[in-house]
Amino acid sequence: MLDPKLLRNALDDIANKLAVRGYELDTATLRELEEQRKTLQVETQNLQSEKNASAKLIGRAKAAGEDIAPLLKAVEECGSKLSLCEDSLRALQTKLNDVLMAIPNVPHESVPEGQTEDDNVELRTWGEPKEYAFEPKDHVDIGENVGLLDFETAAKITGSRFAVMKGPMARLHRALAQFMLDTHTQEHGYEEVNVPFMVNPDSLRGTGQLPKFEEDLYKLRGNRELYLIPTAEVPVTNMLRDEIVPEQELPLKFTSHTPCFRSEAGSAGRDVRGMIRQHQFEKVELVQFVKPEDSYEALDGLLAAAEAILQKLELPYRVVTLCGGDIGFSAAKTYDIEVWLPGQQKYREISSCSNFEDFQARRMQARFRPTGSKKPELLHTLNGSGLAVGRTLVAVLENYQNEDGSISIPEALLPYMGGVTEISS
RNA sequence: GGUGAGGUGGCUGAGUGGUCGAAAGCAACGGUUUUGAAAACCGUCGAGGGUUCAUAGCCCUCCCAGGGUUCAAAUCCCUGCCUCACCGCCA
Repeated sequence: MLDPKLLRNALDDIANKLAVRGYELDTATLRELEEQRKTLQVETQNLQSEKNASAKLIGRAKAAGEDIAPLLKAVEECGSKLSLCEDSLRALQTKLNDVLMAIPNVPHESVPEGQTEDDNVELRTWGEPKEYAFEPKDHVDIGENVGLLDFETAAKITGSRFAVMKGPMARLHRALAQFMLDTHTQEHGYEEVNVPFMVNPDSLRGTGQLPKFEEDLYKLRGNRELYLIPTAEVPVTNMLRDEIVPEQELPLKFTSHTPCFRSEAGSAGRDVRGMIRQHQFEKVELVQFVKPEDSYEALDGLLAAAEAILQKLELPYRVVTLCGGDIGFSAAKTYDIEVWLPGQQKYREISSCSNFEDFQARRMQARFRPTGSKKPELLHTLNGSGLAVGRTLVAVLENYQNEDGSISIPEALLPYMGGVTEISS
């Protein structure tokens, strides 16, 4: 959520900044609602004040043994007027809040202009796509060839966009997640957390998935109103919802390995082949809570931590800065990491690292207390994939395939593979 | 699932329906003292919002959440959520 004060005092400025992401702010409606709110709120508060004064008067009169009947009569009218005012104020505030919650974050000034992913800006590349003496296969062919990646069985037991992994393939998948967690906790200073995979609506509102993107989520049946998490970002970031942390505890850096569940509504027909786009996948997530002035440095650090995984796995990749039109609803700035997939002869997204500034923190009321007795301030939140495990598996399969159909194990994963050095049929 | 107890400020913890936004303690912050620190002493010290140039004043809201009773609710009533204890069941 944007700062309501900014929307009152600098509405046109905000509207211009939001235009960078192709969002048209309805300034006329906002101005009008705000105007109404102001009058109504002042009136309501005056009536409340009046009511409080009368109640006190009655209390004193009663204590003094006076007749309170005339006082009671006088207060009656004020009371009914007040409850009318309160009702319409509440309705108006709900309406205003709904509008505010639906406005996306303002992009950072360094975010390039542009409408689609074609306008994203390549920041750097790392590693060289390997030359193959043969036609490189894609991960589906590689996996099915060794008989360890099975989409048909998954379709039978669940449906499309699910996979079954077997034997060393399942182990490789697990090894990747372990390797990522170990690297982030031991080398990058992140604390591992294990969190619920189901969350309540407040948490989803906090990180920005609700109210606008409910159709992307799996909602559970039952009397509790819970959703499956679309990313660990939701439970991990919400750990600090309604909290005030002392400044000296910052930054807080967490990493978490969770499954992610996404309905993929709206992406029907896209990436239907293979493991690239599944309804259920695993991800090792990085989350940071930092002081506002540190958040862009923190974003660089978070990005570097994600990149380190690919470097250790010796997988070629590139980093792109998302343009205004391509960044997510809650983000102020986002870098995507795209890994080279020889089977597709393309770079494909494997991580997305974002700074949300205080957008999520305001929704969550996640704050810190600056040293000294100053007021609590909103934190800045960041997160990024470090990395998407399923897509990393895809990248390993395609980049480490051999002509005979076998797959070599990247050196960094050997300690996790229990002696397996190669996967073959 | 059953029974009982409870949810109050950063934390612990008092609170008879009417100057209670709330005692006390801890923590924090400012100061005195000290070569410095500790201790001691004095003082400050919840959050959100409105109005405003104002982080000045004034005002409003908030004692888990949502309803209700009342002129007046942290305090009484109902519902929900959560926590703790014991019992049952269970990975």
